[in-house]
Amino acid sequence: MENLIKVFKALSDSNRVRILKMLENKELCVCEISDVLKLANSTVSKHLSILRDAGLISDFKDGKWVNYSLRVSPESVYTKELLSLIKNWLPDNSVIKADKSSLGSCDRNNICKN
Amino acid sequence: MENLIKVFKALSDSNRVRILKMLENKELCVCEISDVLKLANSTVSKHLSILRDAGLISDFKDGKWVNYSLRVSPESVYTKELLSLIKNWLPDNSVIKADKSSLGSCDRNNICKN
DNA sequence: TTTACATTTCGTTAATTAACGAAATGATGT
DNA sequence: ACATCATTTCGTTAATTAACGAAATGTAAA
Repeated sequence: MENLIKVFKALSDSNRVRILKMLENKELCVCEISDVLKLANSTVSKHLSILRDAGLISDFKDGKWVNYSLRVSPESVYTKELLSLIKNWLPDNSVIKADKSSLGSCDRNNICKN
Repeated sequence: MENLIKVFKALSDSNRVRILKMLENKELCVCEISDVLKLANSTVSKHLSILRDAGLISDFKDGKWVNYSLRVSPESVYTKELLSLIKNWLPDNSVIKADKSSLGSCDRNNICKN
């Protein structure tokens, strides 16, 4: 139960849902997401840790970058089924569409200069 | 999007999930739920209004009672699909099972004397 | 029209949460 | 070793939320 609540809490913030929908396109690093959401890196990092603790995303290091992606084989039935529902939701939402198109035209090496 | 977040927020409280699981058995009034959850009536009433505003439950008057039930024909795809997922979840959870068995042996007319 | 009682609303309090900037951490390449 | 820069952690603040009791509301029966 505790686990299920943790997943729902992770999903009940619009910035975190935007992150999940962005990750449908491709894996992303913290500062790419910060750039699209217009949030401080530290804020995005916290959101990502909440999504990871809920089992919704994975992270792996690539040099100095940390790449985040949707969790491919979620261990819990909750995250597995919810991720697959969410993939079909909000297809026409204007914010989500704008986020995804922002991502199209962005080069990590230009965007991410602290 | 706003609507989806509202649904996830409604689901991200364990007392509200317990209420939804109780309602799988039968429709219930505020004080029956208060009795099982050991919460004040006003608190339960608030939880129910959050679930209703999210489109997850319906209420209808029956004399001095207000009966709450799972929403049979949810208008949004979110609530429709989520309710059907949740129905299959937590089948063996001890808290949920205890809640449901509490409900078995309770007569609204005895329990509900403010 | 009282009385009884289920429910909701209101006001308050304690706990949780999202946000930020600054400082700490970790890894790459000079 | 040092500089660079992505990321995380920390401390703080403002906003949200769950809980309660008390008061208000609404309905049914005496």
